[in-house]
Amino acid sequence: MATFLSGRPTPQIAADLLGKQLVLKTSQGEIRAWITEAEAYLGAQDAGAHAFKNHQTARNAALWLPAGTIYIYQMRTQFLLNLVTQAAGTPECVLIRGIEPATGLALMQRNRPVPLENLTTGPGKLMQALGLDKQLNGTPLSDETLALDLTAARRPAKIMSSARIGIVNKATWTTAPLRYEVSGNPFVSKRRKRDIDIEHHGWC
DNA sequence: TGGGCGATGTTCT
DNA sequence: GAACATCGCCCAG
Repeated sequence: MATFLSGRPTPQIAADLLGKQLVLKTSQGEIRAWITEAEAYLGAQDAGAHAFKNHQTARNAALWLPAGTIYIYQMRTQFLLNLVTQAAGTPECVLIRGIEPATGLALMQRNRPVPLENLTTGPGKLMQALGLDKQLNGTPLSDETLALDLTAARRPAKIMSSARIGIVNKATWTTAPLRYEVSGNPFVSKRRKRDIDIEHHGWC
């Protein structure tokens, strides 16, 4: 798992994460969901990243831990999930912005009682659906808590890249195409209804 | 259907 | 005291 989340550039890791399965063990049961949308954050050089200029604080310290470390921080009332993608000391990560429920759907809807099409279409929403707060911040991916299952992956028919959401006034980093999504999948933030692939959800 | 905006917690200057 | 890697409501068209 840690080998999948390292050994190549973070933007490539972000694209490769699309279709991989997140697995969460809870006291209520297991939740599985495919990753549909992710953004790359490129550490010290990236003006949109928390680790810009290597500025380390109590909040973002997890970014300097090894690949496979979970980085969760709070944005207003929401929690956002990131995975560290490089060796210890290189603070790069991928932000998970969308997931498609696979199993444990009833549990997710109990955690976040909204219609399915609004359940996991954004970084804060998917954390509500998973029932996670920042307890896992700084811990490694683990079969006991949150993990990636690479064998249960699906293959995107087409991957689209675009500018990251919410990065403004950061020169070239504002427009850098570091956001990756499964084209046509309905569980992607800011997806327009007419762009949804009703039949296959954008998978092969 | 999509744009505007207010509520909101935490961190840092 | 400002700045947010957001969400959900409201309203125009």
